[in-house]
Amino acid sequence: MQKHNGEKYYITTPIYYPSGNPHIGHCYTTAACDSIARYKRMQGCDVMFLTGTDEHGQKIEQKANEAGVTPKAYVDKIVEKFKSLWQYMNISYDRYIRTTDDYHVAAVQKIFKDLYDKGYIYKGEYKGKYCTPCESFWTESQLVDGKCPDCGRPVVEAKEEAYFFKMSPFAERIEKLLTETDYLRPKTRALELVNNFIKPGLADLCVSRTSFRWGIPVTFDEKHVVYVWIDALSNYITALGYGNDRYNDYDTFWPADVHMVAKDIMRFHAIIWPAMLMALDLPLPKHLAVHGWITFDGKKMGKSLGNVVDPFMLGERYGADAIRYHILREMALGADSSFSNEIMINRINTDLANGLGNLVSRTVAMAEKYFGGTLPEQQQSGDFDDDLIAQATALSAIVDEYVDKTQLNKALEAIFNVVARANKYIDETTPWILAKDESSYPRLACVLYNLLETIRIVSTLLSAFMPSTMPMVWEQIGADKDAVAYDTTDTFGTLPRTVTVHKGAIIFPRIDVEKEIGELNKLISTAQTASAKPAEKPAVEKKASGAAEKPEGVAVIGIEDFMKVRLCAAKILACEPVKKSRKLLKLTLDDGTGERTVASGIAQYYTPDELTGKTVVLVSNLKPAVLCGVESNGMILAADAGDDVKVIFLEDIAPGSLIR
RNA sequence: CGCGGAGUGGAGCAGUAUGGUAGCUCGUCGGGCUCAUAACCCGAAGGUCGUAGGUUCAAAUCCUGCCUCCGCAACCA
Repeated sequence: MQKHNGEKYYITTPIYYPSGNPHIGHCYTTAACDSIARYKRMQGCDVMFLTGTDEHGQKIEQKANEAGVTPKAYVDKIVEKFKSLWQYMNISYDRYIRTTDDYHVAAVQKIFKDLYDKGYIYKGEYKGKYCTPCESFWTESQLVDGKCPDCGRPVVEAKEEAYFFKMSPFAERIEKLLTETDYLRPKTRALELVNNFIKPGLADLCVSRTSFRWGIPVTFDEKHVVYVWIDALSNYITALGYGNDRYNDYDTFWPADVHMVAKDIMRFHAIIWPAMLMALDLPLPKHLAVHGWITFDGKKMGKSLGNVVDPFMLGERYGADAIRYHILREMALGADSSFSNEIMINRINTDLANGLGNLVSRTVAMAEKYFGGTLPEQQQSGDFDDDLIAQATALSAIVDEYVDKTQLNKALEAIFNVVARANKYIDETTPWILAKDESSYPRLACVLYNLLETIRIVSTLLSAFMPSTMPMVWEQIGADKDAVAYDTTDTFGTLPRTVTVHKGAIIFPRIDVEKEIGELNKLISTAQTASAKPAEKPAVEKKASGAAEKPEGVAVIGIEDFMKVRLCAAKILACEPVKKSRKLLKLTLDDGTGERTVASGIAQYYTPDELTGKTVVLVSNLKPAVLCGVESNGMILAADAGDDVKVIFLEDIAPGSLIR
């Protein structure tokens, strides 16, 4: 057992991107951090637990436009949802940072200027390519055959001035950080990072934009706003007061003990963030804990599923603590973890209802039944006691270690091993037999006392993970506040020998698996058909990837806009896969006027044979693009049918026929 | 040959740096118990550890080839 009197502990979640509502992926990261924060507080640490939202950027600007509100109003609304979810999930954050907070804005401006003055930020320009439709610049290395990697259209040779952050001076130190220290957890991906991003040479990073306005202005060059990296990452220090007067905790809490992130933003936290800190000459955080994504029934969370696994809905059905327990217990540090209704319900039933809940229930019931609720003074120890006591009192040390390693699933596993041990102890000692003979009452009392003590220890340690239900356990076993202090978890004897129990409601009710799954499935199908709601990202804060996302609301267009699109029937003459690509098929089409080549990303859904000879709908006036080395002149229409894609086929229509 | 990860009883996973009885959870089957939320406890069945070779007295574990899946990077016109 560790005791940390007043030792500082700083843990962060990423700041989430509020372009959509929070989902279970956000819950995982946040619940994990919360559990660690609570555990550390219990140990006596002075904890700072930070979470927040990253509110700038083009995507927010766009969505706000589509919704017809200001960006700030747009994010205000979503931030409220995040905050209410955290309240619902009992997240005990100490501070919530919004990158639109004025102190953060000022601090970022200061940091930017500081890096500029130090020579790490310089003004340059993209000689490179600008994709007009995407309004994005791309570096040479990002381009695919010289085209926009996002949309594949030709990019124009555009010059735009921008500020760059020099990364190369830090390459060697970062490589060492990743390969020689335990900064990165788990370390398995260090090699991948080094090979992909450091060995080829760390490219300088574009850290300003002029193509949108919703960001923090660069003070000495008002045309520019600070791009995501410096804006978002620096939240970890500005929230402590670095570069601002709002807070005064930087000296106390920096460097952070743990940044916890999902794997999609690992790269930024593993490379860019350390580089920034090195440039600022600040200490590096101690650990970066990277977890995987929550997948749903084997599929990545997203699209309509984001709604189904709505944390509020799950919490309502099973309780916030059950959800917390399930995701924390199921998720191993590095890997993805599947979230299916069945797994979750089984987990809740087996561990919480059958294991812990039933243990409390049967113990308390026996104390009431045999002793009227209050144990007698006379108690006698016996066989099996030592082993139970040994395991229970050794538990906190084990949990400490796993928490420090951010392996919460292992910590919970260890705790529930003791729960199982206690249940076994009941069978070994057979209290119901002891209760038949008055002479064995002292032994019976001791058995019950040992069980209550074990429950006390287990529930105390668990209270960091399941903060709202454990007090109900304490109530039932007659433990007062002092009895559930962390300091008492490595010894027996804290509860008074003559403790009085109070049987109460069932803490974790058992769930009827079949009935429940049926109901959930019903909800799923309702959600899938009814929901026009947008996709949620499978994990946290995905903004930097530039991945395309469906807009929240679809803009209304006039007929004149629609008529700009020229659709016609076209017959597929030939079809072949594009080597070097998993998704693309190269189609040779007869559009009525001649042949043209179109690349289409449907290789996973159709074989060339299935397509050849069919007539499809062609968008014929689309600007040509080169995809994976194939020049594509147009696109063919297909429907997203859930996970499947169905090309729209025409029958008995001559190639070239116009479609309106 | 872009980089990396993974293939272990029905399901999900550990074990693989230091070769030597293949372990855990859930599920299944049988038994026990009755204090308890049809919960708890015990036992059993079930795996030639992706595949083909190699090294070795001995390989899930080391080496080589191959197959499959996944992630990153890319291409979803």
